[in-house]
Amino acid sequence: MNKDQSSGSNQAVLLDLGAVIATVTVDEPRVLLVGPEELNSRPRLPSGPFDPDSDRTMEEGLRRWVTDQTGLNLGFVEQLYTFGDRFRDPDARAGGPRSISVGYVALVRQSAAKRPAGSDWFDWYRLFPWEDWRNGIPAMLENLLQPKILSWIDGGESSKARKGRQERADVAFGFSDAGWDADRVLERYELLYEAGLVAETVTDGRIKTGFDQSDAHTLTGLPLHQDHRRILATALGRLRGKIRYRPVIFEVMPADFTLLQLQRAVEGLAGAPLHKQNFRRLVAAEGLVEPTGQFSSETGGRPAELFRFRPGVVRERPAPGVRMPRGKRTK
Amino acid sequence: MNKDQSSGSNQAVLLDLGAVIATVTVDEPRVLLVGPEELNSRPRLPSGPFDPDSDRTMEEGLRRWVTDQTGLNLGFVEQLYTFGDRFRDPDARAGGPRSISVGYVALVRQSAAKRPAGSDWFDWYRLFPWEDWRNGIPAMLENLLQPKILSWIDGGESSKARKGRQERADVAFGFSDAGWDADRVLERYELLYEAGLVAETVTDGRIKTGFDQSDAHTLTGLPLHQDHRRILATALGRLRGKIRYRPVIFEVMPADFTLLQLQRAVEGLAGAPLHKQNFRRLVAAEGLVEPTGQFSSETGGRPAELFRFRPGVVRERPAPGVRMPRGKRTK
DNA sequence: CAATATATGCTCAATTTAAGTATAAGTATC
DNA sequence: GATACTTATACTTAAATTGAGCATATATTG
Repeated sequence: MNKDQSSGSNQAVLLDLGAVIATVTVDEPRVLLVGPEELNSRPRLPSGPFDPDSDRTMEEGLRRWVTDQTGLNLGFVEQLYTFGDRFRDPDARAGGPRSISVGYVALVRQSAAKRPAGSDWFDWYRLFPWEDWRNGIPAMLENLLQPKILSWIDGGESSKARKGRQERADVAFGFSDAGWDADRVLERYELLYEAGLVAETVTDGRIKTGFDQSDAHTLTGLPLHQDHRRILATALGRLRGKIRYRPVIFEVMPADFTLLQLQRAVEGLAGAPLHKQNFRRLVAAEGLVEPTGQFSSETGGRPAELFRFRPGVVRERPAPGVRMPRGKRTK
Repeated sequence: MNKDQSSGSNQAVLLDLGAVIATVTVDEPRVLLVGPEELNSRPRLPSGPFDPDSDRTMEEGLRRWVTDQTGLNLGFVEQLYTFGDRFRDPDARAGGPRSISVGYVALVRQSAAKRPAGSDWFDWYRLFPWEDWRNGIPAMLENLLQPKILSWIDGGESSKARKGRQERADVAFGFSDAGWDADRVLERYELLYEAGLVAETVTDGRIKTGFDQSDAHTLTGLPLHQDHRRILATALGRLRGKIRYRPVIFEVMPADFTLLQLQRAVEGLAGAPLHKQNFRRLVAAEGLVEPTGQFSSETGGRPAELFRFRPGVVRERPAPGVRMPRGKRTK
């Protein structure tokens, strides 16, 4: 067995740091993308170099270039995944050093979310229309995607292959008893990719299945550069899981907020509707927030009390977060 | 903002793939380490090169060298974290390309867990004695560690620093109301590292606080090469979280097993005791297992029925795993 | 003032969880 | 082969949590 560092066969690779920078503004979850510079090019995730000489850690490096380039001040930052598949970049498959990207998710406060030059905030569900269940099952999922997924299943070569596809689709899209699991964002995107139902599939030169490239955007969301939508899917799944047991949602909230604002932010990321009275009971019982004594009358009805995050909760609860029902097929 | 690939300032780094290969044999969770070759050297995680030319994906690369070098056939494999801090390798801090390690966790079945040449299976809790709560709070935590942590808190420079340390310790070690959260393995290790309470601290040339290096092993567990114990802490935390909502525990079980064997495996990884009757009710109710009709009489008492994993559960439950009480300070 | 909007307090049944009691079916010991 | 001991498994019960809805409070709008 090798001694790791002494193994001589390591090859140098190029490493960059990619950032999924997310926030929630007025009910809508958003993500920062570098707008397409030319016609025919696609939006991409912001990314920067990792400079081993000046950056002590990768996270520091990330924070440095994000601040330099966007002026944003990142709050919560978490490493997501390291992407190194050969087919990440369809145009540069052969030769040259492999490009590896260490992906991070970061959250910024909605108030701080100005618009850096060259980039823009995109609604998350413009990229993943099938993930937005806040008003019940998305029409595009029921009418467009589901039939296409079914015919993808039927298109399996052998009966065994079809069974495998069926099971994957059942789990990912909750066609079976398990119902919709909001966290399985990546599984769903990967299935759509393999089924040829997102525009990226065709670009990557894979077999094209049951999909008309021409109006891809309107059908299955905005395609991004290379594998960036895949990275975003990873990030969304991670965030959705995380709000359930860590108080990360407060990273996107202003200092004071009403409970409905908080609920809308959670619903935005979770992609699911929540029962209002229970939600308020829950955040109160969990001790996540405390009243400020101030009231906001911008709500249109009875003024809502303003609350603030109560940091002490992390010392009181083992896993403080917003409990919500999992996998309920509300419809 | 940069176009990622076109940014010219990326520097080449050396990338290797590290593997935390875990299993559970007869109640004890174990991890595969490459034994110390020389006196004074420490056990290390197995790792191998990433060869961009022959490996399509990093996971494939990992599986390849693990099979080549150990003969083990990995089941569950999941990317863990990418470690790239400058101080990973205390002996090579200046100059030369940065060494980056993409860490993976893998599980192998206990039956397949033979002992590859040059490496050996180590009890997980030999490395993390404070993590084993299966018989209540570990004596070493209560008698040795806790007092030292308290004096580390008191040793803070300012009152603000002390308060910060207090809070960190409260959360990580459950001194406050929240109680012990089995998942926070990394937070605990990092605190011990910073407090100078593990042998690695001294090696890394940091300030040594309240710790006698000479008998480090017996006091705070077996130290490993470089930051490898830190990587293991990350892995253990991840596995503990994962068994709760994904049926990964079956990756270490033989095809047929008794419910007590299953319980022991879960307890081993979780580091916590479970209520026997509730455990069986739970795995049954969740549909995780099905009876084989066979019985085992090796149990010493009434023969236990053998069960097997029921894969169908993933289609029926949104998050099939072993539910267990979180953060109960059993004592 | 009526209509309407949001905020917030409270109830209630269903479900889940935690913990314990009781019983079954073997092995070991004398 | 009676007795003690071990493990397996079924069942009971109280407490806590969850899901859903009803009722009331306090604002704005016309």
